[in-house]
Amino acid sequence: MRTWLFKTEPNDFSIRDLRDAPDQMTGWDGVRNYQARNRLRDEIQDGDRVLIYHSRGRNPSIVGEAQVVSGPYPDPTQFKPDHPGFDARSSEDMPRWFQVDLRFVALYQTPLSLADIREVPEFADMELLVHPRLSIQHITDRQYQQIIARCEPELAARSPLIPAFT
DNA sequence: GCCAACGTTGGC
DNA sequence: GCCAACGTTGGC
Repeated sequence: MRTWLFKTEPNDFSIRDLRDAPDQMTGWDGVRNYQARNRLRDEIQDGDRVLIYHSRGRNPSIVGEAQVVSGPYPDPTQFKPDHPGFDARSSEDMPRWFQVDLRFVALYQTPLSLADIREVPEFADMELLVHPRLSIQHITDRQYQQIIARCEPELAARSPLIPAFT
């Protein structure tokens, strides 16, 4: 299982929206960037862990956790002419944009802000700092451990290797 | 394939 | 809301 970080603008869709959604699940639609698309389509697997990052807020932060609960499939909004995600170059047999389904796992006790991330030397090579525009980012196991140690200290103390919500 | 113009992102 | 950085488009 790998860990990813998905960015979202909380005004548009927040982790609380995911928590409150039917079955606490949502299709992660709207990704319109090729590098992010390739990861959704080719790398991300059912069961992978996803950290939710709120961008553009008062205090941009990693705020919680979700789980991938599907394989990749075509983003249906690309086919809807009235939808902002519509893409006339896509067709049902040649879809251009893909998504996965996420299920809510947890709101972190202590969100980890971008400002804090910048101050930790071990986070210097995080994609969030190196490629800040990429909306689907990979998180290494080591980075995850350090994130969870800050966001969920009790959980991390209980299971120091790869802490997991169960 | 270059690159200027344009659109979008996202921290501040 | 500003604006710098980045990604995409499309004429040539």
